[in-house]
Amino acid sequence: MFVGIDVSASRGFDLCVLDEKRHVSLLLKARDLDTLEPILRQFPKTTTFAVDAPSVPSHGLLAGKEYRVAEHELRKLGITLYYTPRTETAAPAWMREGFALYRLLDSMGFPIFSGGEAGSGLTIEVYPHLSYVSLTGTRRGSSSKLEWARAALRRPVHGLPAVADQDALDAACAALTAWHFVNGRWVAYGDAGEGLIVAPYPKTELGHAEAAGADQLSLGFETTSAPRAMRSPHASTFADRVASVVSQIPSGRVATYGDVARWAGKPAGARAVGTVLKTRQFELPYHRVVDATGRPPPHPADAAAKLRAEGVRFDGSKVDLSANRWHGPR
DNA sequence: TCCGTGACGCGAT
DNA sequence: GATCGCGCCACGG
Repeated sequence: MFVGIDVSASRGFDLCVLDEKRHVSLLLKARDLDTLEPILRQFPKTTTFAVDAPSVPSHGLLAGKEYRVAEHELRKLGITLYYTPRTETAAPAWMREGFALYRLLDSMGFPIFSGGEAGSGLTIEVYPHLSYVSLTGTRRGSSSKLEWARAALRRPVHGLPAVADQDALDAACAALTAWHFVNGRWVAYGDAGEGLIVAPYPKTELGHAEAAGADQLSLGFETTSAPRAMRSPHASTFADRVASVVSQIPSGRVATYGDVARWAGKPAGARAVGTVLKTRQFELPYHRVVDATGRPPPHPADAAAKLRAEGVRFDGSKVDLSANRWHGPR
């Protein structure tokens, strides 16, 4: 059996089970890990799990970089993805949930795959966006992500409900990647000691690369051979993730530019957060983003007054960070 | 492209 | 504390 699990920031876990013939035999959502655990315990020892979340914090193997080798390799291939920090405490809430899930699976006898012999009874880390690219051999193009994912799974996965949402599709994609892994049709990116990201081997007969030619991609191990850069025009951008994070800061709480940068996946991008907030005109509670010393932002002009009205405590002209700091997206 | 800019963070002074 | 220098990274000319 092949179990894919999608870990989402705010929507809990999505789980999809595929049988040997890649037919969906179970598709469900679980609010939290406590809800998920009894379900996980029912799977036989030969089950293979695939989790859409980083398996371990970065080991800092890249000089001057925080994130992992796997993430670096994929970015060189034009695949944008999250940045995993060096420590678990610096990670956003959804990543911490993911780490806890890997630990739980390990304690149940499904250790993380870290190179060597592929096979059942393991847990692999996957990244559905990468798997979709591998499966189709194309970048997303102009269709929505939902349509792109649905199209990529149509042939290889049987019995997927038409109403399946993005999280469910990603869980199914993860399970399908586990199937590829066990059946010898896979590649892995990253450093074996620091966490490998597994994807279906590109251009298999399951892939059915529809759009041959211009959009054809080469995704292999040869990351030094400078493969053609591929940029998805509608991928989740840093600016979008910043907007998402800032929109979630509750009234009466504040976050620093650095906090927002971390939770948007770029721990060193604090300054860029300022650039984004200045440049892009989102409907956002800008006044709740303060600098690392607690100084309210220059815009809106009445930021401090707004914060006081929300009950935020001040120490002189600066926010008392220890009393009012928000601790990240659920 | 490349390069200057800035609603940042951090360690040094 | 305040300020400075430097690294960081998205934007825009």
